[in-house]
Amino acid sequence: MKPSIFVVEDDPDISRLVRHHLEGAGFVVKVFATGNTVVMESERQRPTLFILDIMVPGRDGLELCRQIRQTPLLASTPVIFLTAKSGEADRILGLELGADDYIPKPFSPRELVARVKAVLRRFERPLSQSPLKVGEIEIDPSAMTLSVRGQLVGTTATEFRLLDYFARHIGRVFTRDQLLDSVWRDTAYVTPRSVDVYVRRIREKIEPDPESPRYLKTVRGAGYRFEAPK
Amino acid sequence: MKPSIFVVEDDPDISRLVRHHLEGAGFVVKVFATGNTVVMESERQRPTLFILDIMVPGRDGLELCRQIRQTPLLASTPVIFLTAKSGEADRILGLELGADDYIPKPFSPRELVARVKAVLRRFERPLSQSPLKVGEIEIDPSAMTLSVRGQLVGTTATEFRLLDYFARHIGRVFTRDQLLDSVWRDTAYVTPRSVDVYVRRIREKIEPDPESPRYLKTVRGAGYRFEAPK
DNA sequence: CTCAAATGTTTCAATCTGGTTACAATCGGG
DNA sequence: CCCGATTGTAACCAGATTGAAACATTTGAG
Repeated sequence: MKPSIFVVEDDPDISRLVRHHLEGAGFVVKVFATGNTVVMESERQRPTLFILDIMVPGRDGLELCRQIRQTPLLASTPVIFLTAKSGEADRILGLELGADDYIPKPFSPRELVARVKAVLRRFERPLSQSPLKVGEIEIDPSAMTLSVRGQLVGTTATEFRLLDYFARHIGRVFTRDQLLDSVWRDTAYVTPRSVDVYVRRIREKIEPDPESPRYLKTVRGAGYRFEAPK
Repeated sequence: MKPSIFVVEDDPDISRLVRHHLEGAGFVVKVFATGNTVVMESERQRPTLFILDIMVPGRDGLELCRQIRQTPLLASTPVIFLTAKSGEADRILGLELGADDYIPKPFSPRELVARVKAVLRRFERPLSQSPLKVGEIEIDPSAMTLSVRGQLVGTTATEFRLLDYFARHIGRVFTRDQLLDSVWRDTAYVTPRSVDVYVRRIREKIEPDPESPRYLKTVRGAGYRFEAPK
């Protein structure tokens, strides 16, 4: 799932610029020219991050930020300010607002993207880190390694994420769509049947006999389930 | 063990801001509104770093710094000042006080975190850091020398830091962004792909055959991992 | 037993990612 | 101030990965 960014900015030149570069970096961008409907929309759509111009008509950016912070659903969403004069920075900082960064105008596209990414990285729930052992399978996320019966086995990034997800939810059945939601980065145009292909690839790597799987079982009509063999 | 930071700052708006962002960056933060109990507490808890507002009631920040410097247990703990006027900077840094950096208000969260990290990096016992041997590679940080198969090999500063970082975290996968965060000096906006270039330069120096690396492995879709060859 | 639905398997084009090189900008010593 | 070293970027290329499609096989309801 691509991160989505809500941008509140009245100057169309700037918002166009911001949108263009953030989209180029793989984000989904939604621009609001005024602050009026932002909070309402946000509660429904839950953006990953806000970028607010300090001065926007309809509602002051600072006020908007405060409102975001006071809305339970949005309180923990990171906020980045766009500021024109550095003098304004005082106000931001003086006013406790809990913005996570600010970007002074004018800014370079690269700086914009880098800062957004940096803030998101801070907020990203870190991936599972502890190594995991199931049967004869060992998964070490921090090294991104997989051992099967003592042998190191290479995996692609997607294979690894999917296997790790399964192994951390032993015994639970997941539909293909659930797996796409939780494991795939950008689910937009992925067919559920692609999961089948990855299940096959994983089975080839972990199952002694891929034809009769002992770990990654098919649950006909539902999806797949990962089991610890007896 | 997370580094712990003692912040002496009477303005609650600012101290909240500082705490929030430093905690977000993975530090343990303790805030003091006055300088009165700081030294005593510090002798027991041994913070990794101090951040002092120049003007704090109860005890002047400068005075506090001087006291820290004269306390044997704390003398080598880095100190960063928060200053309002940039004019004060010279005095703090240059003269008697032995502060290690200052952050002029207003500051951006990013700058705050970047400076703290930079100072900590400088203080990471650069001298006592032990030489390191991995396979046929020997790294001596105190001399900044690299030997490969008994031969001294020249490196640039950045190459050396990156290699050293890898060699001290054997087996772990690092994304390009993580490497930029931990190894690069100024938190400027460097393209993640620059890491690739340095990896190549390091490989040329340490790998018998840079085409099929035995130490510095690529982890497709994730980043790089340094291994001790078997 | 039959058949439709579900899943397995293989293939392959498009896309993505990393490798590599060349080079411009910057730094630092003399 | 100049020059070589270092740093970081851009551009291009090769190869790996991804995911859809096509076809095969299995399952189980009736």
